[in-house]
Amino acid sequence: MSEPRRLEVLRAIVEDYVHSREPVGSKALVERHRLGVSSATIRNDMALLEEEGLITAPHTSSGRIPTDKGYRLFVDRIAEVKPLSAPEKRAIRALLESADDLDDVLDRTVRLLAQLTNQVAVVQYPHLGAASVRHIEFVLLAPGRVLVVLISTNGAVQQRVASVPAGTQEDELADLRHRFLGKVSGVRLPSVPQELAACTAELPPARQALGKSLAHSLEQLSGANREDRIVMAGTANLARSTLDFPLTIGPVLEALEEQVVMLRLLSEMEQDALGVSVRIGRENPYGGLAEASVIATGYGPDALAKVGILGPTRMDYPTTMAAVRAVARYLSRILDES
Amino acid sequence: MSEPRRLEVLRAIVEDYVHSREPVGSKALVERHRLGVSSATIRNDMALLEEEGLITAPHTSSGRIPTDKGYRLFVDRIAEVKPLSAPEKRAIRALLESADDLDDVLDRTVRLLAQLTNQVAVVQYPHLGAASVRHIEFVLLAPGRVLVVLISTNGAVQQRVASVPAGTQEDELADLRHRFLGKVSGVRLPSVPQELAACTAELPPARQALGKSLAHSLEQLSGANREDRIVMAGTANLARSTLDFPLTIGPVLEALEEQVVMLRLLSEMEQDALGVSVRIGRENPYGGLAEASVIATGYGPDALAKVGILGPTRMDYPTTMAAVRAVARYLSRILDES
DNA sequence: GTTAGCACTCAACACGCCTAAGTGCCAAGT
DNA sequence: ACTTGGCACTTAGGCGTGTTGAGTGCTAAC
Repeated sequence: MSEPRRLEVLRAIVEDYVHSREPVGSKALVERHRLGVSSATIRNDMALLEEEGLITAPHTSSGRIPTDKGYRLFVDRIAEVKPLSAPEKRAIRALLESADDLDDVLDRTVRLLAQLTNQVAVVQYPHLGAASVRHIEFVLLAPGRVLVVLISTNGAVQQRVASVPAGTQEDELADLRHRFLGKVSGVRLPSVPQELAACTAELPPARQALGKSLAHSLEQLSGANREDRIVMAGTANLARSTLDFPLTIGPVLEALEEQVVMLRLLSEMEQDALGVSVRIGRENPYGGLAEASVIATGYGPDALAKVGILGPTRMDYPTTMAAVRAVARYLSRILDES
Repeated sequence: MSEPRRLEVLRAIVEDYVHSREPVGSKALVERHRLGVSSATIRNDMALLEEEGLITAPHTSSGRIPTDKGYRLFVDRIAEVKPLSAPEKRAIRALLESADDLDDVLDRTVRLLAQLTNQVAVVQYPHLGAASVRHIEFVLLAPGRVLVVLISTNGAVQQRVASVPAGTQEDELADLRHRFLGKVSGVRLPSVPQELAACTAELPPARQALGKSLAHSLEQLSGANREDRIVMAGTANLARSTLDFPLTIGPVLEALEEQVVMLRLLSEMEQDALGVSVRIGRENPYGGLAEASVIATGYGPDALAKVGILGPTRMDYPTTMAAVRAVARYLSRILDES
């Protein structure tokens, strides 16, 4: 009952099962992998592994499949990361470098990752905490309605419509814009509210109402930032793995659509040493994802925003993890450059 | 073989089948609907309907189900639009009126429509042809990289990054912005390229390269407009109707993700007298949607942008059509107001 | 600690049978 | 000229039965 061989058996089970979707038995195992022992020995090992809760048998006399715990051990201790192929790397670079817009970059990223992994890919908008104010703009849309635009150093443009006193004139807006911009230009986004508070306090009484409304909008834009949005692609890949989800893929689709769920999930994932974080099956806080795994990692400044994929627990972890890591790396590089 | 009764039979078949998902037979029909005749007579009628290709029998001796052609006739000649319930109407109004941003409005709209119809809802960004230029802005992000922002009268903000000569300074940008804005302020978006062409021609030679690059970006923003984007919600609803899609929902998800496909589809749909346009099953140009129906209608200025839903051919057309129409109507109203 | 052998279990498949629902058609009725 | 009751016919689907094959656990020998 040597420890190393037991792990080797677990690895073989995981790999075969991921490959074939069928419970794998002792005999098939010794045939496909050259472990130097007979099927009976493997059977003993498998009994042990089952006792430890790493594998399980769907019914009395059938092969074993890995449990969540088994996958976890596999990911943590056994799997070695497979590097991407050279063509894949080239494809990543080519695709991402030809993008200009932030939206464009993220859009290409998810599509690429979805195609690379054959899973659903998600990417969170990059964290703007490190960015600062480049520009603000007030545009009078209609009496009492002003479009507030905030442009930050990383190229993100955010807008919001504010309600203001009905009689507001263009020149009032220009004046306020000048005042505000003087205060917050170059200021880090998280610090914007304080600066604005100081500024509005100094305003002449006639401008107070207008100023407060506009400042409020700016605070909203700078605070509750775009980082709370995600982009996704590859939902069609779920359909192919429909057999891996017990009843339907409904709950999974629901989770994906509820951005709040995905955002919490992503933010909870801390990356470990390898730089990629994995949530397997029921490790997952959300019930609808009990049969799903999420692989994600941070990217961009301080790696605060996340990019990753979601798929069935039965997935090729090493390859997928490599793809996620590679894409995140390129993505960070692109964002640094611009 | 009275014509009106045959249509009545078709209606009954469609309604029962939509309700039960099971082929409906002659006997069940006379029991559930009080047609004044016996099952034998119905059988004769059904034989006729089958000859006309309006219904079909899955196997030799089983009830009939409507064909695409049958649904078509049902929609065109038989169905009467069911008005929405008062609570539903109230919900629509409440939800949409509390939105401010254009993005926000569209987002709420699709979610609402998806929930109302239990199908996948899609909405196309409103056509900006009628809008005109409110403002433009150039922001120097990094040496050689300028963020070009175009704000139009309907509150849409669009941005793009342009590559410019490396040595470009802030004051050059300010100068060009002033020149451009003078020319295009208030101009309809489609006319922007001509105005800009005239303007760049007059530039001093030293500004030509920079001017052309910026003008090009502005043209892109004004021309290939946001109308070529769609927002969607309710994909999880597809999972529930998984039984209505023959093999998998894969092709449908693919179509939904390929915005190009959906955009072409929507743009090809002309609304008929009722104000709602319907594509049933194979009427649909895209193969992956052979078992799906699309219900859409225009909204906004000139009803050029589309809002609608996608679901299995076996759906409750009257109710769904009513929901689409109602939502489009409210949506138009909201956009008019802002 | 490993292995061969053996009895045992159980899903999956195939077969045959039966029933219920439904059809088409015909001859009689209005 | 329709409508109707009756009847023979078709077929999917449910149900029990038997068979097969992959796989297990255990024991005794190596």
